[in-house]
Amino acid sequence: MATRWLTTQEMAAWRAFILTAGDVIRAIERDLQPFDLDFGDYQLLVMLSEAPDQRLRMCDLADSLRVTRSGLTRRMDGVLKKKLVTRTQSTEDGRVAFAQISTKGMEVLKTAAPHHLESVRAHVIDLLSPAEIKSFATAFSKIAVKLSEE
Amino acid sequence: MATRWLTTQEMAAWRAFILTAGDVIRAIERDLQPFDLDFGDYQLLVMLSEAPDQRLRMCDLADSLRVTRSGLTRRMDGVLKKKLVTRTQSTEDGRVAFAQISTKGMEVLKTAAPHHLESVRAHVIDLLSPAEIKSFATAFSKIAVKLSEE
DNA sequence: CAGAAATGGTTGAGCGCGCAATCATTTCAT
DNA sequence: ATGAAATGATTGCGCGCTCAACCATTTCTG
Repeated sequence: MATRWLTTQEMAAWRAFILTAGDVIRAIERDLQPFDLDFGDYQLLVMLSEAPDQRLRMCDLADSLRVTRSGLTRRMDGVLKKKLVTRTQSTEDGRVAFAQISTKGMEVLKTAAPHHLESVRAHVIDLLSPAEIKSFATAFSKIAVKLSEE
Repeated sequence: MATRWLTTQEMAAWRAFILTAGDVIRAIERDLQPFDLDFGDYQLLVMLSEAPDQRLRMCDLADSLRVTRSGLTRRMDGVLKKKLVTRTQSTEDGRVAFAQISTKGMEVLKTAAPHHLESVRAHVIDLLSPAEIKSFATAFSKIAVKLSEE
């Protein structure tokens, strides 16, 4: 099998991605620090805040956060201790537990969100042209579709 | 301060990025598993293989791998145990240690590289048009430049 | 040249996560 | 209806990483 090397342009794109993607997340996370949230906490709160009844089954939440069930159990420990979420057992199905965002969680999220969005703008969105943003979105969508097919 | 919310398009781009970026890395990493390398190991070997004399100072290597000096010390423990790299003290500056890729390390890298590149193609590059790749590269370059200014 | 500051590297503690094992509950098959 | 399989969640263990503290060495400063 002849190796299909990457062209200069392709390699530039790939390397820029792998080097910078982590840097961006770290920068965004640093800006969340004043609110005593890390990126995982913030994502968790967003997911719950947008869910019906502001709650989700643990397994569904785990999937959308891209962590294992066990990973979510431990992350929940943290946000539970901060009283940002509550944990309730389902009455219909004895196996499932719900994670629900608390009043305090909603308040923290509402406080943090504007700063977080400003941070996302400053580090990413405002640096790109509309065309680049569109291209950015479609590129990752294509990648996501492919991954979901496997 | 009025919050500058993200537009639908901007939000789509941002969310696609944060959800998919991790998925891609995990998929790539899974494809490296047969070679007993994780993504960090592979990156480390690539950096060393491209360096003059196939070696770098620990601190420079840490910077380019986006880990702390302490993180690199521990990662080196792993690749040292696998005999993929060697560790030598500088004669000119008693503080610095060099990480150098070994013959075995070069062999492992040469074996893994074609499969890894094929994996990168399959999950990312081959899914995008040349224009999207170019846009991808410039977008992350802009982001990287901004980050480096801070 | 001597003391202070900077630089390079390692170590201990702690954290977040995945994996494998485990347990409880529900659903399926016959 | 009952045993088997599937599903949901948690726990123990290990790994990789950061942070803070630390030591060694070099460089700067007066």
